[in-house]
Amino acid sequence: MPGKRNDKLVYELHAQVCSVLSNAKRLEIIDLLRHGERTAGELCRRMSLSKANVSQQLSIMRAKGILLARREGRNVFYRLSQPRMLKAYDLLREVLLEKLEAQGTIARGLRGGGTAMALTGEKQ
Amino acid sequence: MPGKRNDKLVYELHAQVCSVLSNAKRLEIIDLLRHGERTAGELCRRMSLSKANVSQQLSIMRAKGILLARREGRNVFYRLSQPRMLKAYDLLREVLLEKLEAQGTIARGLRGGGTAMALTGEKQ
DNA sequence: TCGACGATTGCGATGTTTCGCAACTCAATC
DNA sequence: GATTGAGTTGCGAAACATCGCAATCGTCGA
Repeated sequence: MPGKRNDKLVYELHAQVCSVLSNAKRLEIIDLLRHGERTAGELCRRMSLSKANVSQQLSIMRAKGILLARREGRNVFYRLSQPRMLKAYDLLREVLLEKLEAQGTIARGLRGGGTAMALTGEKQ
Repeated sequence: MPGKRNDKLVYELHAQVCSVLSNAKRLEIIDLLRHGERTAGELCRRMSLSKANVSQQLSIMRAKGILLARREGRNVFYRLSQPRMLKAYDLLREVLLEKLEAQGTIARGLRGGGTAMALTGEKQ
């Protein structure tokens, strides 16, 4: 039964989840948590980002229910609240890579040539 | 080989795709194109949105390579450029609905109660 | 209790997104 | 060629996101 009023709510919530995923740093965090917990500091070091910045990303993700946190001494361990979401993550990435492959973007991107952005079909 | 420089580029492109998906109207458009082409006007009518607004969303999606357009007379038909992406779309939605189910959000949302936003784990 | 370390928070500057409105293009019909 | 119907574009205001900096919290060890 399409067109239910309730649908709009679900689209809205779905969009909110996607908006968490619409940032490269947060995607990298998800990737780093793929196989289990990590502390905030560990994420900072692996991503070469400031504590503050990583902490901000983490708090956004926790607020949207994508991550769970657990304190142990001075460290805070983060983990994915729904590891099943990785399947969607990987699938989307696969589709993306397929398109890039078809367009030869990766090759160009690697050579430090154009911005490679345009090749995804983007305009600026 | 993790941590390659190239990874950052892929995270960035992945994030750009997700940013297209991070809007309820655009998600609804994708859903409406699930089974094939539709004209811009048809999308307007089904979504009860202005032409201008729908056209803006469509142009964003086309620019990012998610949609393809085809003119026929006065009408412009849109379709998904990679229907396979629906799998990722559906999977993410499934995971979302699972969480909502576990939290009883849908029931509350339907009754027009709280904003239901908080129930996704969101803060404001 | 103090210092140090891991992590979080508040704030402000800067950039990006959203959306209505009005103006416009493009193709068909009269 | 004027009109109409389908779509698109440009612009500006409001809302939102990003990120560095400095201040702060929480826990541990000396």
